[in-house]
Amino acid sequence: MTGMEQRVVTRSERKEATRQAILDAALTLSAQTGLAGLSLRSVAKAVGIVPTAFYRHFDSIEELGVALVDEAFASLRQVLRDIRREMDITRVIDDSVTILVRNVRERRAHFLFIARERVGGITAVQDAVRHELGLFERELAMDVARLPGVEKWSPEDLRVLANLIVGSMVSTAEAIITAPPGRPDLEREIVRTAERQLRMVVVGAANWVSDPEPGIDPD
Amino acid sequence: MTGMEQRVVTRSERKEATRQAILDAALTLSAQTGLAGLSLRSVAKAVGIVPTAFYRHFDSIEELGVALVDEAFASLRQVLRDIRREMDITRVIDDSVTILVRNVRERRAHFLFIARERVGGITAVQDAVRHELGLFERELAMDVARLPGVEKWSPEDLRVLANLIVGSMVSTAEAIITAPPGRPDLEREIVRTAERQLRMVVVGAANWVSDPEPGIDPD
DNA sequence: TGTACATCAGTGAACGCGCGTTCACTGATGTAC
DNA sequence: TGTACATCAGTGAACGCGCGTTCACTGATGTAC
Repeated sequence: MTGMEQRVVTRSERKEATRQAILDAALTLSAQTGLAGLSLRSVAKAVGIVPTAFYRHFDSIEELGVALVDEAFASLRQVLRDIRREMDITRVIDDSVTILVRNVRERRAHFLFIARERVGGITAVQDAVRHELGLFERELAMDVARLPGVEKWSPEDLRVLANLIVGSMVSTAEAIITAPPGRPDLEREIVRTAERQLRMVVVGAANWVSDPEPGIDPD
Repeated sequence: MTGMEQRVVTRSERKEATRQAILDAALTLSAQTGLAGLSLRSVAKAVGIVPTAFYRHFDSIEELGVALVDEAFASLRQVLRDIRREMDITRVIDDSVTILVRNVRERRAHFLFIARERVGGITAVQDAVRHELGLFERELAMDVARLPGVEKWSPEDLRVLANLIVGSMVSTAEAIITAPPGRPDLEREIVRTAERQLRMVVVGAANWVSDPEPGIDPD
């Protein structure tokens, strides 16, 4: 043990590193063109390999896209983990929005990728995004079920609420991604809007179930 | 007047017809690939003109895309007009959702185009969609302002509410567009969810302003 | 530990294809007189 | 109404380019003995 031993880099480690470099380059390049506009050759060029070497790692851009979906949703799940950890019931909404915004900033490329490919071109990738968003929604529903006034809701109502919250999160994330950089005022406005919306949704939903507004038919 | 006169078709009428044929073909073809994946040559082929004739009508696919945004938003505005006409205050929500769903079915291609290009590739087109959605949101805010319990809201709250409703409409439209055809059960489920969500939003928002849920800090 | 062979990530040439764009053109429609 | 000229939507050949994919290859790394 001299602290100077040669680190042995195995062939499979090199391969994995190249694979990751391909994923990184694809994520960066697709921010400009979308995944559908991404060419195998441009990815290879960005990575510094010859185009044909791409096939050692993925069969097609489509398969690469599905792998990117997995990677991007790891980022999205981080949001839920962060929210759970800091959970303080009197500040759920503000804290949740803050955490969402921070994650979007830090992993902007992943969020942009999900937002785009959710409705974008390649079917297999779109399906993968929808599938993951569905899982994410169910996970969120379980968390929301613990909020006060929501514990006894029907699974159906919980699902609807979670769907609404995810939708609101998606559009908040889209707003942040879209906002021109270096405009903290715009971003603060987006945060304010998101907080109000979540409050309308959560508080409002609770009131609707237990005490519907007269004049608007609840059924 | 014999009823048999030759209809004189002017040169400019023919040109306009070709232009419309290009728009139609582009809308249809972009349903598969997105606007970014649309080639000038494939559009020309579908219309039955030579590729270079395209330039008599548009400078680029991008310019064609912006024209399609205009056309698509005419469809979206039809939703608001329909809702206004049938406005019955005890059924606003159910009626609105029904009208939205009917319009999405009838003008599926336009709604798909908006949903895609809103987050999709070409910047100029994306900007055009956002701009139109902003106008649409303000229009909706004015309508919503007439609902009972909402008349005296601040403009700020109205904006936030309209934003939330538009977001919910967009995701409902996306859900319908995405749902496999020939599954009325799935579509009914989407409609139910949309109705519940709108109810949570509208009723809940009203309660939040006037009578916030204790335990969840309103400010 | 040394040798002989297998594996396999990356190479480089070559292919046919669809792309956007240029250019000079054609001939029907429109207009001035 | 007839004639002479202008306009202009659509034509067709040609271009250079980047694309995905094939194929036989190289040489460093891994493995069996």
